Amino acid sequence: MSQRIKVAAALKNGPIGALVDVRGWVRTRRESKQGFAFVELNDGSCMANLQIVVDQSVPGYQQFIKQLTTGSSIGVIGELKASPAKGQAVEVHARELTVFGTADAEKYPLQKKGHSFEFLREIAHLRPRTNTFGAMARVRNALCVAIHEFFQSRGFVYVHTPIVTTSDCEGAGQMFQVTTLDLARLAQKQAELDYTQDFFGKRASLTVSGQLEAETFACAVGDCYTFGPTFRAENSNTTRHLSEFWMVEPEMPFYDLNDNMRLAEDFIRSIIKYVLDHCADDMKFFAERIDKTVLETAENIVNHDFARVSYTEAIEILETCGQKFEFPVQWGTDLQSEHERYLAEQKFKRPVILYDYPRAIKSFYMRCNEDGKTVRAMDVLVPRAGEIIGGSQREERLDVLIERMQECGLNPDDYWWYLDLRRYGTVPHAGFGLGLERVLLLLTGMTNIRDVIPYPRTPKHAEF
RNA sequence: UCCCCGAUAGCUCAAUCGGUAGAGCGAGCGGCUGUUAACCGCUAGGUUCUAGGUUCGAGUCCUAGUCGGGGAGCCA
Repeated sequence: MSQRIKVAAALKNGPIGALVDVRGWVRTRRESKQGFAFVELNDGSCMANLQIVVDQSVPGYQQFIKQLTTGSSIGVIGELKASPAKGQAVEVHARELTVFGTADAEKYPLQKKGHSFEFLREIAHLRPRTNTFGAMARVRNALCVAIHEFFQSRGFVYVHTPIVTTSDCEGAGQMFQVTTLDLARLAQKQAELDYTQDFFGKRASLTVSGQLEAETFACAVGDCYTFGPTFRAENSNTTRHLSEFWMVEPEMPFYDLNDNMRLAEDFIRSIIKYVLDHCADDMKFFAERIDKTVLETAENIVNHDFARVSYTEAIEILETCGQKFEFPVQWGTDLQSEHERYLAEQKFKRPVILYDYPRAIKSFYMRCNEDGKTVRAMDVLVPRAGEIIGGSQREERLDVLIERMQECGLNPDDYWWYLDLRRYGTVPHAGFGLGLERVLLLLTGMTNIRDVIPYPRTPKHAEF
């Protein structure tokens, strides 16, 4: 009787001498005219391939051996043995081999060679079969597990905030509209859109943040977090932006900004450590093939405190550092990419938390400081990926919040339910948003955010 | 959306001053080998992104467009 096992299991502590059943896709075949062949089998369970030794005595050898091209799928039943040659500890000596599906070597796009990421993006349905994207899938998975473990172990409640929203006013950028109206027909008629006839009876969009809804749960069940897809219809064409990305948003009652910063720091450190501990082979691959510094960077984050400076202090540092910037440094304006990069990559060489930003450049819901000029906002900046966290202590005072809404040109009536949190049992609270893909940039050393998500959505791109 | 760069074989790229289109890898075939990004030989493979223009002659120069990459802004 054969035992079906994954390649990862076979390589790790496979039962030497046992008859195993392994299935997957052929990476390469090295054929000998002497009547045997070596086949590298990969099933995605780990980075490494399992070497299959196929002798011509295996039934059907002459028929199947030429079909074992890169990309073909096979099942092998054979004995797991210690390998006599260098390069692998174990190998499988085939007794039976089944070809599930062939892959025409002249047409199959993935070759036995390196491909550019630009090319692989055009065949995103096949790129998970490559080393880089297989590793990415496993690291991304581990990171998501780490996120849940972190919060669950601290008693946070996982809350599903809505994807579709009718609060047209979340304020965090352009939104994708959701409609069942027949736009093509309405365009011909050139009629005014009547949203009362639309599916939800009013204008609806995809969420740009689950924060406001998360706050309602934080003010009920306590510490909680949302983790899901987020949509921004900005016309951003950069290596750091996606139209559809995944965001983690914890929200905690009775937290002030310092508690928030401490949690953010523990959180990042913890999830990175988890990936280092659980994806050693994949991380080693990124270190060897993508960016030599990734392990160093990750360990540096795990082992050192983040720098913390107020916005005002950061401005002083930038003004006096002697570095020449393309854009001027000035109190009251947002920091430019080059400024943030200087702070994280040159000045501190580790993650930096900036806090207490000018109120004029931040959102209405951030708590106003007593100085009247700043709000209790924070951004976590890291080398390479830039801003991976944005958060704040929330304004819990009803009158101040209403005033701020008006200052920001928003109509408080639209936020009646959000304001109710301040009307009934208001509490100080805080939270932040973490961009999952930006953590992956930081972790893996990949430089384009389109290569850390399975199917990237960016302006003009929603293939597959 | 703005700025810069690019598009040549399946992939990655080369082609001098404007003068008959090349390599490596991949693929096929053969050789060799307990091989392992194997190695050696041979073969096939091209509307040089599209449409105009300049020229005796355009991969190369000009104009427009399409697509791609990088940077900026917006942010996570």
